Amino acid sequence: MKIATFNVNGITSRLPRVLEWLEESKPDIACLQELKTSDATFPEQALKDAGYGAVWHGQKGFNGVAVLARGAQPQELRRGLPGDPDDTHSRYLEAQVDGLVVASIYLPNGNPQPGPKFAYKLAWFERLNQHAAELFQRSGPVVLAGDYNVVPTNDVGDIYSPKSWLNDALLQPETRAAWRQLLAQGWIDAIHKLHGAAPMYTFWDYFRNRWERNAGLRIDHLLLNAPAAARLDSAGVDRQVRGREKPSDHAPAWVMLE
DNA sequence: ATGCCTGTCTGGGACAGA
Repeated sequence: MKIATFNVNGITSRLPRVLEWLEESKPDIACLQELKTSDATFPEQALKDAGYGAVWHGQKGFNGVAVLARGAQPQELRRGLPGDPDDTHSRYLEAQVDGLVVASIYLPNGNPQPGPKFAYKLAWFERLNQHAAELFQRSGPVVLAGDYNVVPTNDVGDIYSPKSWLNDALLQPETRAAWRQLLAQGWIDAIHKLHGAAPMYTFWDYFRNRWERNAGLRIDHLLLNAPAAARLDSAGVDRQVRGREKPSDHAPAWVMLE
């Protein structure tokens, strides 16, 4: 079973890229982030025609997350994280597909820091960790997939060079501490587990020729609980998607479970 | 040193993204 995550940066303008990626990569489950469209304008029919059932939590203009399932209808378990009824951002959607629980996560970027956006990022992260602690205990496989907006370390496997990013919210000690606290619950960072120190970037900024220079960041992650990790077969990044016409600034990342 | 691009909503320029 192949599970993927892809920050599409606008599902409306990205739909041709998403459809061709689904056709070639054939994930059984695909978690999408940054739909940038409302619930009413989500391209449900086009995805259905491509063979995918979907649940989604849209938002006009920005944010928005979805879970797609090939030849199946995902069963929604939760939309939005618990812990803050005033949080209006569409950033979390949890669903069940064939006994597997999957969450599509779009963690706040947090820039500029310090400031209210960075405080929101850390508060949201804490809510995620609280909820993830419960999810980790489930007896069946769980995959937390998405754009975490965290560069885990300054190693070349995670970032081409930290120099120009040291003040960025993605590299801050508080951000990384929250990430380590999440992993300390027992979650396995699948890409890191199978690829170690090799560069496995998932994001390249649109400007400064960052794609052409492979000046990327590893910020899209798939975390596995113990039952899912026991089935981990392979993992990767569909880099070629980033090099196409009118691409997202992210590439899809995926895991294969036995 | 810097949103330098891109998408969205809108209707030209602001906001958000990382």
